[in-house]
Amino acid sequence: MQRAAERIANDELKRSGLRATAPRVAVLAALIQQDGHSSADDVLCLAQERLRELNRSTVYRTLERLRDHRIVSETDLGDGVRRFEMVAAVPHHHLICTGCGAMIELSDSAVDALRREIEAEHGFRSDIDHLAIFGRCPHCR
Amino acid sequence: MQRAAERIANDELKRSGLRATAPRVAVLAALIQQDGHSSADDVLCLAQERLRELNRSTVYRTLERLRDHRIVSETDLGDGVRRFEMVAAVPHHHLICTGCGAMIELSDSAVDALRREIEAEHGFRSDIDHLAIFGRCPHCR
DNA sequence: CAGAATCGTGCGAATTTTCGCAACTAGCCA
DNA sequence: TGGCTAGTTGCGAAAATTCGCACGATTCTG
Repeated sequence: MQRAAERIANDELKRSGLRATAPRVAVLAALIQQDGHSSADDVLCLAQERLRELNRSTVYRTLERLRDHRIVSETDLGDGVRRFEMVAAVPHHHLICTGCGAMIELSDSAVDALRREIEAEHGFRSDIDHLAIFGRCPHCR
Repeated sequence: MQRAAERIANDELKRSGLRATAPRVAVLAALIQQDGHSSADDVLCLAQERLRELNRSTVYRTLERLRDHRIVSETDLGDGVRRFEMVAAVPHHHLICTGCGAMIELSDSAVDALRREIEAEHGFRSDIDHLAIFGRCPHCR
């Protein structure tokens, strides 16, 4: 399993034209294994099982790089910690209620209209992979 | 001028049903005076000119509270620091190019369609005051 | 292949942000 | 008035994130 994650990580890195260094493979493989909303610390801990001397700064730098290459998405879910995860095959977003904390999943189709309008109007290609939208759910209003 | 900012801050707080304590007035008045994208530290420094003993934690807590009440908006512009500003009468958003760093202003109308669709589909009222959307400008693609 | 330039990393320090706690305040109600 | 309650704050510490630096590895160039 771990080997598989490593191989996928390796391929993914090369496909994006990034060097597949040991730290990067470890970080990305960890992200693949956890496949949820992982904190930087989650990633560090799991990745360190592969690579003991892996440094925290490197994890942050790698996550940033992976985000720039749209391999992972970064989202602030409102607790004091940023979350990272693989960009899903089918992108999705979250509506987060500031009243009760409920998280509602939002399909990408609504967001895609925005994406297209921005492209049409400004020629700007937006990387909206994983939006967290705060507000009030019907129950809390 | 400063007095005016304080009076506005005071009114704004009361209008939102918040206690108009000295720290809050100082923070909000600072935000009003600076009226741009202010970092927490900018706010702290300016607000401390009114209130010497103002604490950093209080600034963060107050900004969070003001954000929850939609008096200010919080935006991550991609440098390592979060920015705060008064919610504009006419909300606006930014397209930020990850290639060259260019910031293009995006009117709220495009975003409003999304807001409305979310409301229609999920009954969820979104607080999208000041979005920062990353991507590639036409020039950098 | 040598040398130069670039990239990636670990390390430690600095900065930014959050948290827990104890003291203080304001409003409320009897 | 007097005390109950919830809200607010300063303080210091902890946690999360960024940064600068020096070293080693990789790529580039001629």
